Amino acid sequence: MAILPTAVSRPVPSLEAAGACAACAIRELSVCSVLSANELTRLCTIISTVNLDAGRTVINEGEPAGDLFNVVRGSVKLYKLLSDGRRQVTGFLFPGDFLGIALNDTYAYSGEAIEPLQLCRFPRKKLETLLAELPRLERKLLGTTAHELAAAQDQMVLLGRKTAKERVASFLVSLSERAVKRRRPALPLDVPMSRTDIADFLGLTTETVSRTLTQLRQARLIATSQRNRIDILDPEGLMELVDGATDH
Amino acid sequence: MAILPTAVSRPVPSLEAAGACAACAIRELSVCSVLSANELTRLCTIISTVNLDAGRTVINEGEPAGDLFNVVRGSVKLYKLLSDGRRQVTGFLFPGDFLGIALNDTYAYSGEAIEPLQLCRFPRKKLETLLAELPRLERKLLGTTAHELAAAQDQMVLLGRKTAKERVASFLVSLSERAVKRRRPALPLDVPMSRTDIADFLGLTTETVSRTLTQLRQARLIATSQRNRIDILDPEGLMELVDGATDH
DNA sequence: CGACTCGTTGACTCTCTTCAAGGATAGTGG
DNA sequence: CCACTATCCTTGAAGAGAGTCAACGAGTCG
Repeated sequence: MAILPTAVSRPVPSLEAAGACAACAIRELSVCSVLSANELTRLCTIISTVNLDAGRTVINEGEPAGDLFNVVRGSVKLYKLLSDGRRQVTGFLFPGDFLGIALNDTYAYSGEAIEPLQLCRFPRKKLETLLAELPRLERKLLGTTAHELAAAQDQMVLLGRKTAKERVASFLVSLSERAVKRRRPALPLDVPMSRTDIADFLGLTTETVSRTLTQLRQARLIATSQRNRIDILDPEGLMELVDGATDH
Repeated sequence: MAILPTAVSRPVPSLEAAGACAACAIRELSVCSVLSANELTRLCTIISTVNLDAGRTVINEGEPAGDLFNVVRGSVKLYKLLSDGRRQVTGFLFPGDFLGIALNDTYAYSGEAIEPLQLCRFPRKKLETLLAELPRLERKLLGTTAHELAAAQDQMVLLGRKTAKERVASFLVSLSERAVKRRRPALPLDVPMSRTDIADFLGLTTETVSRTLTQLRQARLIATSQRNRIDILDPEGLMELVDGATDH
């Protein structure tokens, strides 16, 4: 955690006391993990659940930032557009990830469901009020934001200085690490996003992504058994392509 | 500001009461701007001033994050390295900017003085303690971090999707905007960093940066009167290159 | 003055893009 | 169950934008 890396002590929550939030499958992965049972109960009063089909927009760059969200199920791509349509995907979100922190009153980027999506919605005004009374949550948000910033800086290194092969390898390793953090099976790796999304995330074209995956397959580093699944056959070999200095 | 865009009310500081911090020339530009006179006095007890020559290292990626800093005078480049020496500059800091927020106990990137540098140093442990008692400061740090994150996302768009000409134009416009925010003369634009630094920031080579500046000069968009100075002759023309609507 | 660094320019190379086509996959409706 | 279609993915050939290698000029410092 950012300025305060020391662990934030959290009272053990008694599940019965916290309503729907107590049963939340991704609570321990989310910002809510720092809350006590009592605090969780309070937070629980302002939230609502949202379900979206794949391809639906969650938030839109430039529009008023009325809500913030926790991803409960599914995945989201975040992106920014240039006026001529060029797109840069700035990140992917998975269950437990937080969405919607805005600098001013408008969203700074767009978000779209990749798979069928379940979200936990926090009305911003209500969350702001509550935040003043939940310093642990505010501190956790600072940590989350600092974490996102660090990830963004790693991505700058990737976009500014890495080759296509290094970018694709970095992407696969990073997906794999996130799957582990979410306690999901790391193999076969779940790759819900399209080649276009991956290309727009890595600053490449779909063709280059496809060709590079073929290269990695021919080098026996990966295998593609089924659609949206990639097997990492040689994690160390892939890691070597990621190149040193970036830590995860 | 991030979750709480509404202005944070701040008692008018009485300059006499706050010691050295009260006379700080960049206080209003920095995170300290949210503090009352009393709070400023408290913060003042833990800080010290550091002076560094150009080229000296402020922080080093991977080393224990013992201190945080405010830039008082001069400028800093932040960067990350790949193991083979490739470098990505992730940002430049100017007076008022804050430096050193770390995810864990080590710095996530390196920082080096571009010009002779004056810093205000906060020992991290002491700042952490104080932070618990200064919620306004903590909230301000969240805002600062969210702002850096937004800048990082803009940079991702630049690195992933913009042409060399658009990158250089974006860089100049961004420098100009920051000069205005710091109440400094926007013309001629002060460009303290080397071509190598600019190239490593924009994901290009020094040669490409140089050639692109020549292009912009030949197009009468800019003029280079003296070293480390660039005149923007046609702000609108430059602006048009930033978002990629009409280029080439 | 000479050595050094930094910035500019030129010629050539190369990685990735662009343009084009074909193949795989999933969903739809008869 | 199988065409029919749309979309996604893959592969090939050609092209372009930026990189590499190299040389030179300008300013700086001992």
